[in-house]
Amino acid sequence: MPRSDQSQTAILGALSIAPMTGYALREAIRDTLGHFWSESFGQIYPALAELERNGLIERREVASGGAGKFGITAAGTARLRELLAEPPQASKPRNGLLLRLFFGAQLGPGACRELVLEAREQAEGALTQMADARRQLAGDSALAEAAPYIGLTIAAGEHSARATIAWADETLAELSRLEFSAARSASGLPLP
Amino acid sequence: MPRSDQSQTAILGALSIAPMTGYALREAIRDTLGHFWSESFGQIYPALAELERNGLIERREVASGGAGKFGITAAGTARLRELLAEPPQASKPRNGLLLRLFFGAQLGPGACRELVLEAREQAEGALTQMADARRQLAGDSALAEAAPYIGLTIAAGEHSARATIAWADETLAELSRLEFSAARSASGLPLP
DNA sequence: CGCTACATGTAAGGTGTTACATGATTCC
DNA sequence: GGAATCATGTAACACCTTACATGTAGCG
Repeated sequence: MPRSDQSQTAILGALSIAPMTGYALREAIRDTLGHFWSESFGQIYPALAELERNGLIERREVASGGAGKFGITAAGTARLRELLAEPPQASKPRNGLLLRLFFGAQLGPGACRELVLEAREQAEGALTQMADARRQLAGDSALAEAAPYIGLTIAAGEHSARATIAWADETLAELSRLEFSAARSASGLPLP
Repeated sequence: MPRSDQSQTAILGALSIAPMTGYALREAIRDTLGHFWSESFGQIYPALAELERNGLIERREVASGGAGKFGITAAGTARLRELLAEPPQASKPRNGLLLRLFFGAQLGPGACRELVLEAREQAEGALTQMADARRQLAGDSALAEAAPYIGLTIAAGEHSARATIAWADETLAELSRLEFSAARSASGLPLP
């Protein structure tokens, strides 16, 4: 129920795929879960400490002297299943772009146009990142069991990005019309 | 730059459309901006107090004895334009559904299926809400100037909801295949 | 007269981010 | 030897949510 449980879910989940150092975990969450999840650095270590205290993960020292990795325990796997079974809690939306567009009359069509263009570019970037992720997924045999599920999350990202692009194109056209009619009324021509 | 500026943007923006009590503001933010924005109750009054202290809004008492409404001042309108011109800051994503699907191998296809079905239903609900919003927008003459821009945000919600539905349908099909092949391998039949 | 909705606020507690501090290892 | 990266943490602060406290207005 509490929010911090969600952090634990993400961490236990990541460690259920492979043991990792805290540092690697941070990178994995940023790079692999990044499209739909984020944990700030300052949360990971405290969360790891608590998970270890509760016996859900354990440090596995390495003979070669390098830093030890955290691995999930049997209790940790059980807890992960419990956590995953809880209903997902939607995070409160805060979309700065749409907020600005909503009050776009204050901002003018030109500035809105730029905002939308930037969002479109970001979505294009997301699309190529998704393609990369798919390629990586196909080539990583450690992920064989998880791959079909990971593919579903990549598909979600692709659908979302394509929807953003389609919306942006419509919106740019509409903004052009608004800009045009604003210019026309400013120059004193009659409205149709 | 700070996050709280975004709250002020939302509040000033709402008051730029019509003067309101704090209570009405909360409802407006929940009902009208709800698809892409949220402010918690406990933020609104402190933010209003600060905006009033800075002369960006003012209380307008009503002769009829009812509660006074907050109205935006000229300085407030100027500040709103400033705030809107700042680059939007993307909120960190935290999608509980995709987190669960990512680790879906731990959860099994059946449970995933239910999660996706629920997400699909929510998206359908969003779609009908958007239709309502469009109808309301067309009928409210106070919004005439803002209407084209508000329409853009509604379109964003529609695109997003349709993308979710399309993804969900694909995903449900894929999950059925996973379920089927899991059952087949459990019953000892050979894989193709 | 009591219920519901309107209206304004505060305080406690939880969450999340940032910047800082520290040190080991690796590579040039 | 010095720089970059890996690695682990902490502490201060900003932020948000929730629950509570309080009172008014209107209505059945």
